[in-house]
Amino acid sequence: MPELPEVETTLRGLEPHLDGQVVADVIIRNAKLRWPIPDMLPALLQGQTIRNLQRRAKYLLIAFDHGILILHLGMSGSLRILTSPTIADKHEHFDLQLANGKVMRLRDPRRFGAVLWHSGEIKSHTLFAKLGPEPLLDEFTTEYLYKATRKRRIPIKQFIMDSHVVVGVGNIYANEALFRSGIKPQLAAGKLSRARCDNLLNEIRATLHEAILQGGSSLRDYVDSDGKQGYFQQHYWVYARANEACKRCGNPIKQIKQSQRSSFYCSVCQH
DNA sequence: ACATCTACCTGGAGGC
DNA sequence: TGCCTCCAGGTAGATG
Repeated sequence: MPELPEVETTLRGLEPHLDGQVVADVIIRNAKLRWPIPDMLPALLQGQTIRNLQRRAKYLLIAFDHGILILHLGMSGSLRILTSPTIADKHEHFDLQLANGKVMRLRDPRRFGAVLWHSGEIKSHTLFAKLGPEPLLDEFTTEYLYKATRKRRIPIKQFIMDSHVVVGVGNIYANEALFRSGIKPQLAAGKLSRARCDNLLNEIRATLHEAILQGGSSLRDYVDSDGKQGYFQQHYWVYARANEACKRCGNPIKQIKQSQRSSFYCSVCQH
């Protein structure tokens, strides 16, 4: 599933194909994603020039002179560039056709993703107004994390997955970063010392950075890929390893549910 | 203000 | 082979 590193990798793969290009047309085959794809999108984008691509949280932002195309990959979304006409399969819901003949195509079997339009500053969009800091930027500091955790009783795993606290930390990397910092997922956020907040912040960053590096090397080509290569698999310390031996101490990895989501941890290495 | 729950969706795995 | 059930999960919005 696309977490922040996959979105970042997708952005870097798409950018050289899209930046500065002119939109010829927009094709909406199925508007029923998380929210309906705006039906005025073709009229809004025909003839418009792509000014830049950015990522905020797990959203991809494609900027035009008069507004921003917002894309989210949800659980199962992927984007690729086609250089020749290709029949869309049943899960390929949206195309951005360029004047140079290339096409950016969105595939999203589970349709948790989104394609939206916003005219104006991205910060003024309701989805973006209350987002927390980017985990890979300097705005995400130990001091911020420490203060934010004070008096919070929510388990730390759920806390770091809250996009109002910090964006882009999904289930996989929350589990991994907590293992790497030696913090068990059930621990109340407010119980973390300043030193442990510092450690956690650094491990969130390192985990995401490493995944981006790995993604960059494993997903090098966005052009005419078969779309089946999927997202890069990594070696995980704990994620999806229930009952397997901890790679650090050998103890079996535990699996629990926290607010309907699976958490994995080592009860020896994490406390 | 905070914590928890619900809803959305479909492919894939496992059981029979 | 086919049918059924369960699970995965991002995140806004509702509810307690």
